[in-house]
Amino acid sequence: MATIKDVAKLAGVSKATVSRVLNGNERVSQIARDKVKQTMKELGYKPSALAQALATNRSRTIGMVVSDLSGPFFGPIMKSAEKVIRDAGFQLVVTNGHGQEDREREAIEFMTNRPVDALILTVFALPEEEIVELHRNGTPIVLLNRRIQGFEDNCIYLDNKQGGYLATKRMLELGHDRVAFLAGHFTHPDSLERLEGYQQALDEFGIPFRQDLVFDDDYNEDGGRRMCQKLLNLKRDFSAIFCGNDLIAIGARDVLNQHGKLQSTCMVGFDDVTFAQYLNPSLSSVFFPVEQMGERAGHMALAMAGHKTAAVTHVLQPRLIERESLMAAQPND
Amino acid sequence: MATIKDVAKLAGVSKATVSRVLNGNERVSQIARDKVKQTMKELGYKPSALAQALATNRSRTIGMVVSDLSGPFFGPIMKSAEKVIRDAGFQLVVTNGHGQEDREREAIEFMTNRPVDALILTVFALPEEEIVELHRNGTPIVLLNRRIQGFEDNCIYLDNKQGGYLATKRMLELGHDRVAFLAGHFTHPDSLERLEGYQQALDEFGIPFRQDLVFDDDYNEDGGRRMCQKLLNLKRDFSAIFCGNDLIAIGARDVLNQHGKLQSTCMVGFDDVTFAQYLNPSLSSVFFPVEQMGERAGHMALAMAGHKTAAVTHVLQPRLIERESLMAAQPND
DNA sequence: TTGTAAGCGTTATCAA
DNA sequence: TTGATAACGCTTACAA
Repeated sequence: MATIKDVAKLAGVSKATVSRVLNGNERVSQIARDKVKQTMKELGYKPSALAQALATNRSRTIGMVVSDLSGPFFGPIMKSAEKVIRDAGFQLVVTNGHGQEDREREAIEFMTNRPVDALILTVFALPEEEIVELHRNGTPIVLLNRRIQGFEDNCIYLDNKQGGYLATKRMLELGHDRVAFLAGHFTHPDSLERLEGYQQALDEFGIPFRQDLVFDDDYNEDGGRRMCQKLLNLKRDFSAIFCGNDLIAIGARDVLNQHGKLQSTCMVGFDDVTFAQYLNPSLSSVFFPVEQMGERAGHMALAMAGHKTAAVTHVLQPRLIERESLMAAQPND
Repeated sequence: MATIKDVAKLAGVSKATVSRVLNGNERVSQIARDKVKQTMKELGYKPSALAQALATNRSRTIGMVVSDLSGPFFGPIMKSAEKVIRDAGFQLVVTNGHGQEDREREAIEFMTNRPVDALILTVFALPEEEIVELHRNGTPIVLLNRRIQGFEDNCIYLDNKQGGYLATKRMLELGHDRVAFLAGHFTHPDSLERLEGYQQALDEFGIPFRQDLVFDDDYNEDGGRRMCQKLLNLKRDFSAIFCGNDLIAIGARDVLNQHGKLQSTCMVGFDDVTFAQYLNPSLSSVFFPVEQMGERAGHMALAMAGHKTAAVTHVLQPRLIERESLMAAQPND
């Protein structure tokens, strides 16, 4: 690999001059500039990002910690974030936090040792103080899907309450007055906010909230299966189900199907992951603007890393995607 | 951030000594070692991976280029690769090649400037020579889903022919003698290999190959829709369909469903992406061991980066996952 | 406009 | 067993 030294020598100038033409414009004579550019080409010279980082104390790298490197939710977020980050000439480095406190901490440490110019975090387990402190210690942070008091400027999250509201309201409009809610664990703030939306819709329609129609469990298929099973076992009367996310919906459908109730139950999921539309009947869902979130996160991180970018919104708005699962069933089946 | 200098000064030793205890064991007195470790803790000292990389010319970083940062196929590959890489104390850096030649080239350049100690590539568009040359020029390469003559030691790929064979054979066994094949583009070697397997199965059952039952198009839902539509328009007689991947299968199902033929058509997809099991009827598919591929790739890359690891296999074996889509239909419907 | 030289935080060579 | 000191490839005062 050719170094700056080689270029300088061959071009007959000093390293400083080469460095100058490298870093866009400074005061370099046209002759020198041309000569240097020319020799750079000849040698196939590429500056070492490493050496630059060490010298400038900026790595042009943005770190990202997600709870699951695979899966339909984080993929699109990563993808869109990577796009804006790479377009800015920065590099995105992603690592998996697995949603566990110690893994998350380790992942972050791993990144800060590199180091990164900014960090995009989706961590649920890590205590708030650590996050805020990290930021104060000089690693700029963008926090996704989590809101910390007094740290709102660094957070990007969905209006979960609105999501819960939209879903529930639509089902009520369709005449379903007994809407169950199979939520993710209520230890998770998102779940509670979605519950608030659910309640708000009920209030508006003058329908009393019934604790016995609400369950919480894991945010995945098994959680959905368990909750739906409970719902059926308890012989609760219901004609519609609002699910905390699409995976829960899938598990619940499984159980409903076994009981021959899949077609007759109105259902809305949450997130609108790609495969929701491919299910049969297709699953209605609260659309989570994941691409938008990734994009915003990228811009925000770049801004913090000193790269100028547009202003960002911190609260994203969901919207309801209506599909077969919403329309097929009749309230009084 | 505390540097090695700070530690040295406070501990009353030289930088060299600190560096020695840092890099595991060398000849350092117990007293010095303890003292240094102690002060490291006090100062919360973390070595700069950057400076280490510059000095050693090894970054402890593995790069990875995928064709799609989101999507059900690459997610699990990345996830499992990241696990083994991180467990070895290395960092995985992923970027998106978008399956386009120029983007792929750019992505690779981006990584080699960092630099990385090895590169895991899933690139379909980039010419073979460039890949091989890159390797020769000192960036060790692991190539996924692609086999280059004389470069096999660096490649990890699925036995696609076997996959095609298994799927087709099973359908033939079930009595379907008119099996259509909706493939990905035949410019893609994988598609051709799967076709070979398809033909082999036909041969074994003494069933003549019929060109008019074979189509190729994009490896996605739209491709599947188009091909299935053609198949129906041409009034070909068929009772089973083998699809080049699960996305094609989904598109085809869509069309079949519109024609009331979904339940009566035997179908097998390829890849066995997560949602295949959630479709209704659930989709049979040729299982692609993605986790295994990611793992192997990680190990291989680490080995090339000088980190000792176990030997790896280069050819992965598929297996058939039988679900409802295979059993529901009768050959003579 | 250009060059010299110090510095970024490490490792590594060579003496001591 | 230790410590100077020169690298690694680049940036950036400061001087010329």
